[in-house]
Amino acid sequence: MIVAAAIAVIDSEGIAELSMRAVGRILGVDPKSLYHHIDGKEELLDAVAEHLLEQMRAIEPTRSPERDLRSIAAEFRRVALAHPQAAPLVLTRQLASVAGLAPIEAVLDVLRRAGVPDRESVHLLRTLVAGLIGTLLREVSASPTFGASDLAGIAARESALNAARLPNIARARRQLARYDSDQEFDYAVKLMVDMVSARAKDRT
Amino acid sequence: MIVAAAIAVIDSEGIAELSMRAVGRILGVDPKSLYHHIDGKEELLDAVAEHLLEQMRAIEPTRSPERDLRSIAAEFRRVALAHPQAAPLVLTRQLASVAGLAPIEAVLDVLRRAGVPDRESVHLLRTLVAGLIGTLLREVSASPTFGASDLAGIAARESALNAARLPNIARARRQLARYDSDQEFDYAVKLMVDMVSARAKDRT
DNA sequence: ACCTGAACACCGTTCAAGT
DNA sequence: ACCTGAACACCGTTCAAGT
Repeated sequence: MIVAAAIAVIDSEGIAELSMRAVGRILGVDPKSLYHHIDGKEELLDAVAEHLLEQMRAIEPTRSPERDLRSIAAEFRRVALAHPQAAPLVLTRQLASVAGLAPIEAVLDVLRRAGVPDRESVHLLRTLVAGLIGTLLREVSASPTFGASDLAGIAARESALNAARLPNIARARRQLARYDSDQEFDYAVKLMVDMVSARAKDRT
Repeated sequence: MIVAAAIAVIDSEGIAELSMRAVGRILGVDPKSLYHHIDGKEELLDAVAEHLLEQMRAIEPTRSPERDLRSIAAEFRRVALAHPQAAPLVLTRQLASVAGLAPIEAVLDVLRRAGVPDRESVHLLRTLVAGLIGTLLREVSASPTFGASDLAGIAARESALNAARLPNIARARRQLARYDSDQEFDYAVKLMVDMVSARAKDRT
């Protein structure tokens, strides 16, 4: 209830506008009453992140570890972007709960089936997760440094990049000025999954 | 001056305690006076991130693109962790300035020397940067999910992981419970750099 | 050009008193 | 068990009036 109200505030006003008072307003309740049900704002933010992560569905394992890892990545992205304004919460809050562990369990399962030893698999897992989080954080903050996706933005960005007078940036300005989220995500995931599976094969 | 005061506040009190009033207090000035020199709190946060990023030193290129990329990664980490409490700013703020572009220029330069075509190099750059940012964000938030580094923390974490009753997590609990920042960073960077350079060689 | 008192519209949170 | 008035110690920011 409180978590749902918090998500409603985030969806409509943005995460910066989330306050105990705003949540109380939505529920038609005195904000102080919330403290009878939740410990404070920090707890509320964790609860929101956890609730969103719980939406992750298990993937059905196939014969292909690469395909499975890509499916997990896609599902993680789906959940993280389901409420774009809340995504930084899902991506940066450190959760000790089972919800936070589910995707980790899923990746470890794929790696074990692929024959990666535990010690190696935790390192690979961490590298993969870091890459996913970095990629998704960039995606939700619509980073100017990493390129716009609308035409006017692309043009503006391109000339700004030229103005910096850095030769390699000038050379690559067309590519730097645009950012296609789906395409970039697929590229990064493919690269990282291939890297992980090359490692897995090394150890077999 | 204002930026230096803001960094002093962040270093001693943490980023959550940074306020216009706290900066004014350090400078012995009315917080409202700050608005004559800076546009507001958001601008101040950008200015702090930018000032910290400016500390990046150029690396001297060698014959080895792999070594150069690792040097750039190490330098980025040094700068990001120079003020650990300010790291999230450096890692998540989107900067349009030249300071933000310097590391990008450096990576592109290495990739160009290695013979990677522009279109490919921007994708590789983005994947690499995302992996670095994800890795460093985890490092500074001392993520419980990703393991502690002190002995008591490791033991506590290990039994918590066991309690989750997820078989693969239980199997890998020893590796999951500990997190050695230096080692994890080196592992992730080596993996990502090798992945990038394998791509580079494909295209030559 | 710079500073600031008064002021506005907010925050998170505690606690004693109420039902 | 739950709610809330009064209260505290904060925020960012504007603007008119001062030097």
